[in-house]
Parts: sequence; structure tokens; C-alpha cells
Amino acid sequence: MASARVARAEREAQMLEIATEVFCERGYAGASMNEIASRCGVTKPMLYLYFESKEGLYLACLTFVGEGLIAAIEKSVAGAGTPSEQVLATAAGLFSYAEQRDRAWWGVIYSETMPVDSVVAEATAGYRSRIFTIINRAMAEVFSDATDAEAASHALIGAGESLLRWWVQRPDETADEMAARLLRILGPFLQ
Amino acid sequence: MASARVARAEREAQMLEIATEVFCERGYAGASMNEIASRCGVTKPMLYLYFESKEGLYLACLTFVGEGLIAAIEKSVAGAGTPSEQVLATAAGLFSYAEQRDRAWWGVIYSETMPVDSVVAEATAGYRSRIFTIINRAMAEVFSDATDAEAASHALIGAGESLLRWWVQRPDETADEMAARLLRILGPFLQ
DNA sequence: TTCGCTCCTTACCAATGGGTAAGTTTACCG
DNA sequence: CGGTAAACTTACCCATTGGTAAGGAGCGAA
Repeated sequence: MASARVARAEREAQMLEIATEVFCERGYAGASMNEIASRCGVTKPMLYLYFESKEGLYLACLTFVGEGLIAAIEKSVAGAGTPSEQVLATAAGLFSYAEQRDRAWWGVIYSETMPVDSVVAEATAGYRSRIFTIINRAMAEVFSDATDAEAASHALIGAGESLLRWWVQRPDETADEMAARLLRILGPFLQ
Repeated sequence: MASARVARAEREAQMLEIATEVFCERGYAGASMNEIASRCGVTKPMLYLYFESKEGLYLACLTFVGEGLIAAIEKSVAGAGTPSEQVLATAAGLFSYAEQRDRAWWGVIYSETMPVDSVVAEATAGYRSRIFTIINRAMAEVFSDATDAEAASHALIGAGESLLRWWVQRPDETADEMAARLLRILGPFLQ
């Protein structure tokens, strides 16, 4: 049963991807270290050797996905001018990241099942707030009332989440098609 | 430590409310029967006596919230004419239900952490699909392409979810204020 | 060949999970 | 008063959980 020996860096990367998958599938509470390990073709102590604890592993997945996602969004939004363009660019960044990685991975940032007041909960909140800031910059230009802008930002993010979830179920649709669809859907809203 | 004796019907209602709360807070996997029982001021076997199993309890919470929510939405949407009115009415129904019950309870329908392919997962999917049907009826009138309508419906539902989550954090805002805010936010979108 | 480092496993621990058997208390009713 | 049913608890079962200790196996270097 001895698995093939794999260099640490490579194994860590594999663990990160698989753990992200499992956390997205089952949520923080529902994911078990045993399952993650066995899906890596390895046993539990390896996970603890490389990532210290379940929290540590989750945090690693979170930054792994979070930094990539935010980088993709920021890059995509950099060239956008009007608020409408910014919103569409955010979505496009999201879609392209999801396309080139795994469509379900964003879920690790919007997972709801980690223990309240834990360091993991705080960290996810941090990433959510960074994404919120990006969208809210655009909404603040559209709405005169700051609270309206805030609510609209949250609504937009929720819509994006939901679209991503929907997209996961339709693997034949590309990121570009998805962006075009979004343009049609949001059409009347844009100025 | 013996808790006050309470008639079965009353105790069941209390258990349902508290279990719904806990399931919303922690997700299906993260919620423990022990915690639910102790928050009811009762011990675990009582839960099993009245609800058979964790799945049974969750299903009871689900229909408890689901039927109420859908009834509220359908009642509110009954008088709506145009698609825009239907969307706003759906949201108003949602808000009023949340207002008179508990703002976080809808979460039991949109929880993500139950075991895949379980009877609970199927049941939640059923309620989601009923809500989807209501919204999609409106979207189908707006978009000529059925897939666009589908995507738009999911986006709207996601936006609603997100707004509810946001609303939970702002207890001083009433359902009516929330509906008015939604009208301002969605304004440009409505025809 | 042997040392030593890295990768990896077996085998365990205490705590907690869902779930149950069996018995105790309380209140109402004849 | 005495009995009986409903409300409730104690005390347990076993599987699984997060987590760890200790040792084995492959491999490059000297």
C-alpha cells in the first residue's frame, strides 16, 4: 500500500487542490482529514506534517484560492472605466479564474460552516471583504446613498455566487459565453 | 436538573425553532443533536423520540420553514402583474416572512453541507426548485432565450439570499424599508 | 556500506458524533 | 389514594473525528 514517493512541494500542491475540492463539496465541518488524505493517495499524518491542523489546511486552501481569485479580478478590473464596466470586468475575472482552475473553488471563500469566531471564519471574512470593496467602489459611483450602494454590492456578489454555482452544472458553457450571457442579463441595468 | 415538563406539541414546536436556528448557524454537518437538545433545555433522547433521527429533524425544519416561506411568497406574488412586479412581490413575501419569523431561517433551504445524494439534499433541492419556478415564471416573460431566463432567475435568487444575509446584520431595518431599498436598487432594471 | 534525510505508514489516543435501552419522575384521572 | 401514560433522564454503544508517537523505506552522498 505504500504510495509513490513524491517531493514535498509537489505533494503539498496536490494536497491543496484536493483539500480545496473536498472543502467545497462538504463544507468545513463536513470535510474529514481522513477523506482528504485518502483522496491524495496518502495517510493522515502526512497532512498534519505539512499543514499542522485542519484549520491550517483550510487556511492554506483559502489563501491559495483567495489570492488567485482576487488577483484575477483586480487584473481584469484594472482596465475598466465606468461602474458598469467594472462590474462586468469583475465577473469576467471571476469566470476566467474559475475556468482555468476549478469552477467550484470559489466556494471555499463563501463556505458557511466553519465554527463561529474561529480564525478560519475571520480569514474568510477578510477575503469576502476584499471582494466587497472592489464591487462597492463601482456601486458607490452609482448610488448616492452609501447604504444603498452597500446593499447593491452584496446583491451583486450573491448573484455572482449563484451564477457560478449554476455554471458548475453546465460544463459545456465557456467563460466567454458566460460573460456574454451576463451582459445580456444585466443589459438593461447598465448605463 | 430536571427540566419543566412541557406538552409534546409545545415542545415539538420549540425544538423545531431551535433546531432551525442551529442548522442555520452551523450547517447540517456542523450542527450536533446534543447542542440542539441542550439549547432546548432537554436531553438528546427527547429529540429522537419526537423526530426519529437527525435527518428527520432536519426534514421537519425544512418543511416548517419551506412551506411557510413559499406560502408567503405565493400569497404576495398572487396580485402581481408585470414581471417586475412579480420579482418585487417575491422579495416582499420573503422579507415579510423573515420579519415575522426569524430572518436567518431561510438559510435552512439554502444550506450547502448536507451529505450528497441524501434524502435531505433531495428535499432542499425540491424547495429551491419551487422558489426557482416562481421567479423563472417572471424571467421567462423578460428574456426570449430560456437559458438566459434560467441564469437570470438564479442570479436573482442569489441576490435575494445575499440581501437577506445582509439584512440579518442590520436588525433596525424593517421589512418595508428593505423592500423600498430593493426598489431603489433594482430601479433601473424594472420596466 | 553506512549514514542521514525525506517521505510515508501503522497503530494508537481522547473526544465527539449519532443513536438506543431502560428506568425515573410528574401529572392527571378514576 | 393508586394507577397509568406521557415527559424526561442516565448511562451506555460504536463509528468517526482531529491529532500524535514511533518507526519503516527509499535514496543520495561520503
